[in-house]
Amino acid sequence: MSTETPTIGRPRAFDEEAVLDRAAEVFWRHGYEGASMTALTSAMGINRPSLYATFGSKEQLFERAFARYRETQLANVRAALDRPTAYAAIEAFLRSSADGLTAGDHPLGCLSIQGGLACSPENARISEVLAAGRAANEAVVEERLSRAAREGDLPPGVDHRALARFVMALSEGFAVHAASGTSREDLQASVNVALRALVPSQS
Amino acid sequence: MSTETPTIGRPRAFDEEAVLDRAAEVFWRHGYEGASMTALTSAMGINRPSLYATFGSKEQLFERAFARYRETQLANVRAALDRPTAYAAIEAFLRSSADGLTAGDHPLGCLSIQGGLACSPENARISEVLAAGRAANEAVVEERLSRAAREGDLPPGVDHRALARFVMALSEGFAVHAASGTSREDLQASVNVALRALVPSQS
DNA sequence: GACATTTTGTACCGCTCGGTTACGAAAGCT
DNA sequence: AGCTTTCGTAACCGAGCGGTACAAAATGTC
Repeated sequence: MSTETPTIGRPRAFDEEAVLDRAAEVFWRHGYEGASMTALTSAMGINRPSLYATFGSKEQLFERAFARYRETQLANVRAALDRPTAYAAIEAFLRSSADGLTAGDHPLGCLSIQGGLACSPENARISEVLAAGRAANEAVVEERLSRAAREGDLPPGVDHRALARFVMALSEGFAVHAASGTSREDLQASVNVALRALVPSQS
Repeated sequence: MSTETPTIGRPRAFDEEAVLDRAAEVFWRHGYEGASMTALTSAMGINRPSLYATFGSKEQLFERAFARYRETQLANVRAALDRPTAYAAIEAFLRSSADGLTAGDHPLGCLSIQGGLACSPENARISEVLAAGRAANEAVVEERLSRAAREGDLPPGVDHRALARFVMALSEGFAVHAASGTSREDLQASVNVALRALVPSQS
């Protein structure tokens, strides 16, 4: 592959990881199909032949960029869920979601959703890759809640799988909202509402 | 416009409303940019010149199709919210969402989201139209909850705007989930979880 | 029945885009 | 100097969108 660093020949004029992040931003903003090769190469600061020589194709470029995005996203999810109680874990997850979806250092919303929920039949694989990423996140949440269920750390009568799905769905809805301009504060206010579902007794 | 029925000349071989519904399904399944003119005309059962003569452009076709979709969607939302209490209204809204998003007579998920959250710069208007439709739905929910707040029909300390946003975000997340294959039963199980946020005292 | 009007089907054009390759120049190592 | 690799420019192909020309077909009107 192109991961090893060849010591011979003309060296690369760009950092592979850095241009992947630039590519991710373009996909994030315009979606897979809405991201033109011209926009991609322009944002990445490289020419088309360099892109094809390095990444192979638009689809492979997307997968590499998305994989990188997933790394940091997954790290954030795990960090948020690393709280002593289910309530604290869910709250941290939702609050960090709301913050991340409205951060200023990258496009609004979430690449897993902006990337392309619906695609032309030729690009159906893109939707599948994105859906798999979201499902993996949900699995991580569910695992945390499964532990909470074993520890008796969930309100009585709560199905932990349904709760994980609820939390993920809410986060996805926040992503949709954030992409259309809903503010961080407004999202956090809705987190407050959502957390009531986790309180066993009244507020 | 093309809405009046001319009594002279060769009559139309297709029903305008019917082909709009077919077009909506294609946009729903593949998104605006992923829907090729060939796929559209093929599904609509008409030829390209007929499409352009009747609807003007791909964008205008989408707006007409989306407007029709919105009509029935809005009617469903209003019908669901027409319940005596805020709790019953929200429950009906979420349950009918979960059902509608997984119905068998049309694509999975929701056109407002599948249509194109992110688009190329040329098609930015599409994303805006879709976002406006979602915002209109949220406004309807908020209006219902605003009434509930005036009637003292909400749990104490709940911001009705944040609650409306919470409900809409959850419904949007359900749409994302449904489009990637989550079953109706699984969505309804998460509705059960969400409704806990509306119960003032313990379960 | 002749005529005007409108739609239909087929074909075509211009343009852009995605995907890809060719080729010579440039930059490094041995 | 020679080898290797990358860079930048340029071009090519097929497909899609947008739009149109033209003749055939179908209807109402005179």
